[in-house]
Amino acid sequence: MPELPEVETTRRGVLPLLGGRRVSAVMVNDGRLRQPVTRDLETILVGQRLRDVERRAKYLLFQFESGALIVHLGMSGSLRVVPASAAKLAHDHVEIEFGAERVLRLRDPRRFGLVLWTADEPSKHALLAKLGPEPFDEAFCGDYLFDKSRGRSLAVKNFIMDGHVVVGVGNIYASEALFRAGIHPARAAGRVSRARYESLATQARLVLAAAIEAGGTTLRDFMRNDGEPGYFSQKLKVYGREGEACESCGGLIAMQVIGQRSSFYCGKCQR
DNA sequence: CTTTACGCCTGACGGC
DNA sequence: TGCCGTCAGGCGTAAA
Repeated sequence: MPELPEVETTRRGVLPLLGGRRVSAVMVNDGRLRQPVTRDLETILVGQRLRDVERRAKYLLFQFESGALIVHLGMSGSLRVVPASAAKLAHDHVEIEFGAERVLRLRDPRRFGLVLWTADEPSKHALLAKLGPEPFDEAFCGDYLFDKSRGRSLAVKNFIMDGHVVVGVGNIYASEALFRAGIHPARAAGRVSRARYESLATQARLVLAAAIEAGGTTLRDFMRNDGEPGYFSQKLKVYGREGEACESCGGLIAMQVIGQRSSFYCGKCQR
């Protein structure tokens, strides 16, 4: 599922293909996403030039001349750029054509994604206005996490997955960052030391950066019509590895459901 | 205020 | 082989 690295990889994949081009056609094949796709999207977009593609949290912001298209990939969404002649895949719900050779197609089998138009500054949109800092923002640091977590009893894993605390740390990378920082995922957020939060912030940034780096090698896949574009197999140390040996101590990796989410960790290395 | 539960949706997978 | 139940998961919202 798209986590922040996949979304950023998507941004980097589509921007050079579509940036500066004008929309020639829009097709909404199925507008029933998490929220209904903005009505009259075709009327709004056709003729407009795409100025930039930005990212805030896991939202992609397609900046046009008179506003922005906010796109979220949800659980199963993916974007690719193909010629109009390319066969449509099942669940290609929205298509934005920038000339016949470059059609942006949103595929989303589970339809948890989002396609919304805003004429205003996207950061003012209700979905984005209250989000915490980006993990690569200097505001995201050990002191920030320490101060923000005082008095909080929820598990540290749920704490760092809260978009009001920091954005873009989903279930996979929360497990990975906590393993690298040696912090048990179920530990109360308010009982993690300042120094360990410093390590957590650093490790979160490192693992996300490595995943984005890995994604860079698959950018060409955005032009393919088969398979999942722009995604990549990231070397994960604990996620999905229940029962396997911890690469650090050789102990067994455990799985525990924390806050309704599967969490993977090494009980020896993480306290 | 914090915390928890749930719904949205469909493909994959295990059990029978 | 095929049917069916369960699970996965980001994120907003309602409820406790």
